[in-house]
Amino acid sequence: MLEDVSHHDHILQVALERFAHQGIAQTTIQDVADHAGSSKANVLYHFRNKNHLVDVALEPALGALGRLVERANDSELEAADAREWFITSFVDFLITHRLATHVIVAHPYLAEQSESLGRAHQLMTEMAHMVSNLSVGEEDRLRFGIAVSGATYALVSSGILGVPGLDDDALRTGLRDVLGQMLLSGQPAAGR
Amino acid sequence: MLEDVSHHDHILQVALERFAHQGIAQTTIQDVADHAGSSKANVLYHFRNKNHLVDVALEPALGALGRLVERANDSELEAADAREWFITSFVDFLITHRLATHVIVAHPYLAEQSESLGRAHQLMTEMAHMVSNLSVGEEDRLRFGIAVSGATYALVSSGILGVPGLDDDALRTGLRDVLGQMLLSGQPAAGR
DNA sequence: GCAAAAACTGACCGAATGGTCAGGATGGTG
DNA sequence: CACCATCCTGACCATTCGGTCAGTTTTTGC
Repeated sequence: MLEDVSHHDHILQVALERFAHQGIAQTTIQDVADHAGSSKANVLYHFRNKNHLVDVALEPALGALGRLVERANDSELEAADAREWFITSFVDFLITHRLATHVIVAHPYLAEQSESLGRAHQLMTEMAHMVSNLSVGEEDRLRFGIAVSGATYALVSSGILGVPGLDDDALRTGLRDVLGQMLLSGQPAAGR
Repeated sequence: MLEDVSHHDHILQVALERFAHQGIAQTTIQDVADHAGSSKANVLYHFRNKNHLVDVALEPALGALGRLVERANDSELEAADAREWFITSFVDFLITHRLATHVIVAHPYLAEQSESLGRAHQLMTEMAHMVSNLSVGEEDRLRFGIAVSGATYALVSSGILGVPGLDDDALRTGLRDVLGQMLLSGQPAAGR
């Protein structure tokens, strides 16, 4: 495998994979170093400490999520096409930043210890709150919660609930369809 | 507060709460002991080791889940009322064993280290596989994955996605309604 | 009331792990 | 070549945490 990426970035990539695969707490710096073909001390040369490694690894996803939330705040989501835009964007985000999303979702209680995890959860909450405000009923909110967290979770941990690993394209269209049915139309009958 | 429960059971309850609240890895035996008003050595007197503590704490939930899956296997779920029974039972399970479900769902990668977590994930997978076999289409499977994992997840981590904490009854009916809409009505029953 | 069993404790140990440090390679630049 | 900055490493340290143990207190059965 040829590497035209810097060791720095390679370590980051490996770290993200390890975090997603076995959790942050279970991933030691030594483990990251081994999988990156480096030494523990070198990982700590590139990144101040383990927390910093987590932060930098999640950075791109955090940026994208932040922009998504910001834009969703701007464009009022009451219009149907705006909601459709949101769903498409959100699914795109999920698929593009699959690993990072996994890490974020799988570590709710590390939010206080990690700068980026805290920010990520804050953004997720904000997003949920924003969109769920569209529907006033408890049941609507519940449906939104189920749809979004379910999509996130089903995508991310294809293991736990046996959702088969689809390729990205099938997943993208599938998620968009299902989410659309769940969220856009009041009744499942409407639309498609 | 009066205690007519044994210290043994009290430690178990506290442990389950701590595991659900801050994760297994972040919960030290000392932490459990403190919250239970006991000593670390005493916790280890009642339970061989930390893994054993996890196992015993999850035992009731595991039993219930096992019975649920077993019965679902027996009664063929093609009939509409059987599916409705399943949804009701599943929602009941989720609410009754809220904390345990949280622990199970939040620790996908500890499944290999813990007897009970492994078994739990196996059961969840089996259940998902079983029910999702009813619908052959990829999209149907995806919908099931989203609905079930979403319900589980939204229920369990009411924090992360801002689903407001409803009382048990509202939650029960709400979940049953939403899951019903997602799973039962949308698709033609048998055949396909 | 007493002896045995059960419950409980503080002190201690070993392994794992995050993090530091002094110094060694490596590569570019004058 | 000499100098210097960047990159990298093994050895080491401090802490945390799971788990053990010898011994003390409490409960139980007679």
